[in-house]
Amino acid sequence: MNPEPFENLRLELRRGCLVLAVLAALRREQYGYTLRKTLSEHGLEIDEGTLYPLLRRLETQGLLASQWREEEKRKKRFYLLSSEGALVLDQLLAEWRSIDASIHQVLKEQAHGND
Amino acid sequence: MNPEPFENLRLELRRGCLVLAVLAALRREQYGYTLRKTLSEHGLEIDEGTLYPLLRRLETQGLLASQWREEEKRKKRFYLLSSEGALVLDQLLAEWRSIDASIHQVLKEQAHGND
DNA sequence: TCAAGTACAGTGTGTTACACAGTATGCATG
DNA sequence: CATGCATACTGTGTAACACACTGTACTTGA
Repeated sequence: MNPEPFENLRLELRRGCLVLAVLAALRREQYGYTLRKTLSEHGLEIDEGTLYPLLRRLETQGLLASQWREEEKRKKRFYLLSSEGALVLDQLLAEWRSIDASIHQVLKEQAHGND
Repeated sequence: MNPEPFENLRLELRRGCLVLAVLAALRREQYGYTLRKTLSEHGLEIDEGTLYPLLRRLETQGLLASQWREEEKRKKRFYLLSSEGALVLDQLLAEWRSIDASIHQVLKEQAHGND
C-alpha cells in the first residue's frame, strides 16, 4: 500500500515551495524551458505539466507577465515577475522564514525520554 | 475573484511543512489538543480538521503510534513518533534543508545584469 | 440543577493544485 | 525522412487541506 510514504511527504513538502522558487527565478525574464532548467540546476525539479499551469495561474493572478517573442528563430513565451509579484514574493519569503524559524523552534524542544 | 492570491499561496507554502512540524513535535509524546497548542505557540496554526486526519494518516503509514490513556480524569489519545517516523523525519528535514538551499541559490541570482 | 464554556476528538465536503501521461509544433541532422 | 531535442500546452486522477460541523466529558457559576 504505502511502500514509501516518505516519497509522498517529500512531494508535499516541495509543493508550496515551487511557487516561491518560480517567482524568485522570474525576477529575471525567462521562458518556460530555461526556467525549468534553471530550477533543475538549483536542485528543484519541476514537471512541465506542473510548471506551465502554474505559470498561467500566476499570470492570471497578476503576479507575472508573459510575452510571446521570437528569439533564435523560435517563438518562445517569456515570463517576468510583475511589481505585484515582487511584493508577493517578498511576503512569501517572509512567511518562508517564519515557517523555517517555527520548525527550528520545534526541533529545539527536548524529545524527552521515550525509549 | 482573487483579492489576495498571497493568502492562497501562503497556505500552500505551509501545507507540506505541517507534516514536518507535527513529526518533529511528536518526538515527545503529546495528545492532539496540546500538540495543536504547542505548534501554535511556535507560530504554526493548524486547524483541528487538518490535524486529526493528518495524525491518523501518519499513524496509518506507521510513522507514529497512538494510545488512548486517562490523564487528569480525561481520556486522551497520545501520539508518539515511531522509529520509522524518526527516520522519515530525518529525511524530510534533509529535504527541507535542500529546498531551502535551492531557494537561496535562486535568490542569489541577479535580477538583471545590474549591481 | 441547569446552562454555558472549554478541553478534547472526530467527520464530511468542496476545492485546489500537483503528478503523470499525453499532444503538438518547429528545427536540426544523419 | 526519421529521429531527437527544444518548446509549449492539456486532461485526468488523486491527495490533502480548510472550514464548518458533530459529539462527549468535565468545570464553573447562577
